[in-house]
Amino acid sequence: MAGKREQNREQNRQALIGAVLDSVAEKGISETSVSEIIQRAGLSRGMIHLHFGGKDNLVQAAAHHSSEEYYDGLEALLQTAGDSPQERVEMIVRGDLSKRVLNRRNVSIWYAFRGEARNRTAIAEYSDTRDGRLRGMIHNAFARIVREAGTPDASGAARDATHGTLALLEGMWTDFLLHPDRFDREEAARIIFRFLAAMFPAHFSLAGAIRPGQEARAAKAAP
Amino acid sequence: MAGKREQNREQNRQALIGAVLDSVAEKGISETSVSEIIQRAGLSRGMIHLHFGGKDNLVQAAAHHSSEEYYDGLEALLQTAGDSPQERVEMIVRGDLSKRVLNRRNVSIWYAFRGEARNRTAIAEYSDTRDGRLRGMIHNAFARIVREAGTPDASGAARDATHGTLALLEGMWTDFLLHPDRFDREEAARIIFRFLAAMFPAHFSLAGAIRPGQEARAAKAAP
DNA sequence: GGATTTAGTGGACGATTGTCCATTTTTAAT
DNA sequence: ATTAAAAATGGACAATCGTCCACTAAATCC
Repeated sequence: MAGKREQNREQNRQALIGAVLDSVAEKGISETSVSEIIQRAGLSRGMIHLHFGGKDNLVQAAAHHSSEEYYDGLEALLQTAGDSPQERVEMIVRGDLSKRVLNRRNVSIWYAFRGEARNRTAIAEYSDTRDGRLRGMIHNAFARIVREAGTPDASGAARDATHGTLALLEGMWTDFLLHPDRFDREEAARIIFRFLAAMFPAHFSLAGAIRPGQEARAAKAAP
Repeated sequence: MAGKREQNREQNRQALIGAVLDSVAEKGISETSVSEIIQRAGLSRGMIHLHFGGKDNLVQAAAHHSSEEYYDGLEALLQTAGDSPQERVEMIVRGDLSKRVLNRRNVSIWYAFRGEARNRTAIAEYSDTRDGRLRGMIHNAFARIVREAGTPDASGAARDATHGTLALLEGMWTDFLLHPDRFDREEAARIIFRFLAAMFPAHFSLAGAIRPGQEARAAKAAP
């Protein structure tokens, strides 16, 4: 037991963070006021100052929480992926496009914070951290693919593949933001794998990653 | 002459719109208040209500103006492009990544509005319109490429290419938003052309569009 | 169970928000 | 030069913002 004291304390902190994220998702940052937050959390006005020292710090904590949540979800998915780098890339791509990660709530929150990131240093940092960790995971996988293939153009291809994959995922998120109803997850994944198949025909096809041992056939199969 | 009356009137309207965009670019939407706007424009408090009927309408007009400006710039570039669809695509890609279009100011403004788009219908519309017109221009070009190539899989390839190109451009903009200093326009263009070369090897290479008459050689040159 | 400590409350506060209008200034028409 | 019309001003206004603190409620300790 952590003691009812501290238990409640933490519970209320989380309630405040959750209320901020709900409000940002539904009403946007500019309409997320202290009154709005405490009403959603069902707590009293003073709690924000008590637990976070002010509204700005609370919003920052909410951005941090959202960022962590995204990465944790993605990393959990990665645990279930196979060992081969192409399988890991596929898992990241499909995970980033999955309902659990790419949904109206998350997209609203993410773009709302992004819009303010340029002027709020602290928030920009979390936005950057999330992207940085994702970039690291993807780059590792491509670096392994390039290394195992033994081609000389090592660093360039892996970097381009990382850059392109991230850009495509970003673009798909924007697509979802603007048209959540007509967004097609399968189509989005197919387009990304088309790009990857072009760069690593022995490792990817239009359908996704090629498991080790299928290289020869798959390289031809790609149209 | 439009009469000094109306001339001043229009001049002040533009000053207000410009002040909003400057403020949004520098301070963000949440800090763009009426006081901030009129101070930048050097006009009196009442002007906003007089010319636009309220702050919301002014912000909306500013979003509209920014959207038009972007598209006009891109269309002007298109006038100077060659007739072949691959040259038009190259011009759009290079134009969208050019300093005139992709710079700190425009990116700040664009993402600030995007962040609020979900909750401000009118702004979302302009965001959508801009993307829609761009989508149309790109799709037209790819549709021509597919048609001229005479492959049967017509609609699918053109749609995928359009979708992928737009997503990549979007991703590059986000890249610039987060890291304006270390952004490399050439690298961004190269990655997009890598994608296009994969889809249309007879029409694109890593360096960009292939002019008509070079098809045979270029298709092999791609590594 | 009384004392002590900490969590939680909610209203007061000054600052700032956007709107609106009575007034002044400027341009155009006579 | 005088009048009519429109543009522009800037302060008054209520509403809302976020902060803070005197206070109450509740959990922990002895």
